[in-house]
Amino acid sequence: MSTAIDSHSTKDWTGFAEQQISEAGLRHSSPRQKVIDLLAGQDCAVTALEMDARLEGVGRATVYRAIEQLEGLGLLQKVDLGASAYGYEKVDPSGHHHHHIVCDSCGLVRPFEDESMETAIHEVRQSGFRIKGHEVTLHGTCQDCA
Amino acid sequence: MSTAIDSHSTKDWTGFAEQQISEAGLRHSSPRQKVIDLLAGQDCAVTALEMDARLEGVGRATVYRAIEQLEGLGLLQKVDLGASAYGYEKVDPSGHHHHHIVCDSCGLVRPFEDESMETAIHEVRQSGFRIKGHEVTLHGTCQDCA
DNA sequence: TATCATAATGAGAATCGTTATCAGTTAAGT
DNA sequence: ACTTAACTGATAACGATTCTCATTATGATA
Ligand SMILES: [Mn+2]
Ligand SMILES: [Mn+2]
Ligand SMILES: [Zn+2]
Ligand SMILES: [Zn+2]
Repeated sequence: MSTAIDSHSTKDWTGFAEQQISEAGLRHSSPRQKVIDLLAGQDCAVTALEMDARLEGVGRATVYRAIEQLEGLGLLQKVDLGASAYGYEKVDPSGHHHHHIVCDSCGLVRPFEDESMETAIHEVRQSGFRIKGHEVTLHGTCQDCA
Repeated sequence: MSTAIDSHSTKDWTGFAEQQISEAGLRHSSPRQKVIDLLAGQDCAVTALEMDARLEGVGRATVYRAIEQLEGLGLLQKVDLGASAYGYEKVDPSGHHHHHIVCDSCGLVRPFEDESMETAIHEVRQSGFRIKGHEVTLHGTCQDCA
């Protein structure tokens, strides 16, 4: 079942991304498409350098540029995993998302979801601020490191 | 009143930090003490390079080393403010803490607290993980940027 | 107080992730 | 086909962090 959901959501995101790219006046290009395809097939955060390494024939600058553009269009989310580099993961147009729990001892990252936590966060108000999103990271120790 | 609370908590943290440093088998030194004092007088995150700039006669390497040690002793917390460098802020031994809301357009950072959000987060369970802490960042637009 | 082991230091080199340059290429509207 | 501007990869530049190393300072011990 996870397969069906993933491939569905992946297809949606890819199409949505291509559409947004086009509407933003950007052109279609093979290198950037490769970046999009890589991100579409990933369910959690990937590093810019990881993308560069995996994408044969795509310049590093192009990877960073694509990330910048996709992030600017709200299609990509930057996540801090405590490591030396940021990770990037696609933002589902449906608004559905997850957060991360990381093992401070080995660096293992695992995505998680919690409905009542989401509710509590959505109820937070801050005067003088229009809240548009949030980021949560749980820290702890994984089974292997315990 | 904010003054009284701050100076009290600041004093507590400084003393606690010095004690922990000592118990860890580390020696007392003037440069590291300056780092501790700077952090004690700060209620929200400061950058390593900011500390270095403000501390006359303290080498940059020493600042980074002090941060590493204090963080290792659980006296300091690294926070991601979306900028190019991490910020560091003292961790109150009482467990009392705050989180941050940042304006994605101008970078303004404001600390906030929310009790029911804290409760919801503390109720989160993840199998195979012993959760020891959490980090929350709210994103949005501040009044000036709206 | 003199000795000693070693923690701690600052200057600077090295590394890492990211951003800026730039000359050449390519997509797409006319 | 022509034209314009987006797009590209190689590579230089950059800021933040870590590493190296020769020297100094701390604090326990004799
Ligand atoms: Mn959420
Ligand atoms: Mn909290
Ligand atoms: Zn994720
Ligand atoms: Zn803060």
